[in-house]
Amino acid sequence: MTPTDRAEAVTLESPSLEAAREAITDGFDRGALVTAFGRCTVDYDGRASSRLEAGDRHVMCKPDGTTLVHGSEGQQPINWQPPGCDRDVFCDHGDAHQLVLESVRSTPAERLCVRFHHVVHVAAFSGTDDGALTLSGTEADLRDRILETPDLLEPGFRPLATERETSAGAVDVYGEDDAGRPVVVELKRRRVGPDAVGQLRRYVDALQRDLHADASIRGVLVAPSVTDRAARLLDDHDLEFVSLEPRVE
Amino acid sequence: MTPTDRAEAVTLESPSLEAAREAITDGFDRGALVTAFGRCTVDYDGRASSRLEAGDRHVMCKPDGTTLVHGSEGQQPINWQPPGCDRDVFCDHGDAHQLVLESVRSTPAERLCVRFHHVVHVAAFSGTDDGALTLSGTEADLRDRILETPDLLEPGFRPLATERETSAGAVDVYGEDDAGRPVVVELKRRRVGPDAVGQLRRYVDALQRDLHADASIRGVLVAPSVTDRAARLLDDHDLEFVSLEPRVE
DNA sequence: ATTTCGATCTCGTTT
DNA sequence: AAACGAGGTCGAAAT
Repeated sequence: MTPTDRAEAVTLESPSLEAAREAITDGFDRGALVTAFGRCTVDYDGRASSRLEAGDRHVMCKPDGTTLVHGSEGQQPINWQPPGCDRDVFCDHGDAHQLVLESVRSTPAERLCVRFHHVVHVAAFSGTDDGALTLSGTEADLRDRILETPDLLEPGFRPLATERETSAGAVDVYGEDDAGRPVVVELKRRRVGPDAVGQLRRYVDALQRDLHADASIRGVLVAPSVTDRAARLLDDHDLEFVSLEPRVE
Repeated sequence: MTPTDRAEAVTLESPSLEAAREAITDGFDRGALVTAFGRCTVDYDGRASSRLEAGDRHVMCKPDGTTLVHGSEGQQPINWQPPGCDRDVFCDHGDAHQLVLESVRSTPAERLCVRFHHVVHVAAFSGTDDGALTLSGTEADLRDRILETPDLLEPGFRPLATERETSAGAVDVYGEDDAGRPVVVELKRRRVGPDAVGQLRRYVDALQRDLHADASIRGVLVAPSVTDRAARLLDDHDLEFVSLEPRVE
């Protein structure tokens, strides 16, 4: 949205396709967040291909190049185009008169085409948004808890590094236990399944080889809880689990 | 959106907070998709916690209980609440007059609270959407390609089952090679990283134990391509790779 | 530009 | 209700 002294909305009710085209183009030029509601079909081709048959939908075009096509259900858009895409808006004066909103990008080559048969509403929103988002309860918070109070993992644990690189990728927390044995810690902010165990296993394997250590390396999964299958996998591979929440209860 | 004979939009420009409250409530009652644009703060508490300072944002409330708070950038909403949530809309006549939109659910317990200081625009959209989405280029398409032409994997490959259950989960495609050796196939629609190798490895390990077969089991990853690290992991664990696209070029 | 992994991931399917 | 994996995942950080 273009920063303006005061937030504003420019709207059109039941415009002609040509009037809608003009309003949308104007909105784009002014750096507004533009929405259109009406009957449309949507075609996508790129990483996959899709066709969406005619229906009434809400289309949002952000000034950063994002396009979102929303129906009446679900959190996710039915179709979309990511930030950074280039747009073209025009009226197709063919057999069926249509308002066409096209969005393309390269790398990867993708094209989204929304064809409005009928437009009920167009709006262009301008405003300012300096408000920052603060979020807590993330994996970073769980990591900080452990760095601050290593005993939460186990008495005597000493963290030595975060994001320690191995040939299999970066280990969340790397340290030593009471007895000086190397410990690889994999953190998850919520209940984990088999995938997290596989990840931990890769890191332990890699570090074992990287160091070709005398002492075997311990692998500890830290998460609020694990699924049955994950627990079994941990057991199979002599990995450990410590229950810990990203936030204090 | 409530099915109506014709798509429609009921809108309000720069309404009072009380008028906005009424329009939003009416829209909810009519099963409309309701949007509001204005200056607001947003608080979330549930799986994590967040606070979003004041800014002009676009809030979408779907009739299925979904709420999306969008800013001017990014494909993802800044804050959201999933389908199935219950809502409450009211005016807070406290120190600062505010229009409050609250959305809650249990399991997991989550609460989103949008507080409008100023509302620029409210709209309630009704329409019908029977249009179906058809998508191609998915993992299912890749699977179908192999089932139809098993030689694409390798000459003599015979698929025996899809989604074959093992103690580690379901294998995408299970079959036998030319020599009668069991083959576990893991499919990915796009270039894969280390995670997919870990997945294949789990399945091969599990099946090896499930069958305690005499002949060792082959694991084949089928994807358009692999990253370097993934290629190395495949090599380390004697797993194989076959390059195949989900769609014919 | 690519790789890698987290995410209030979401979503569908199955148990 | 929980578990498991796909996704046009998105987004961010590092290379």
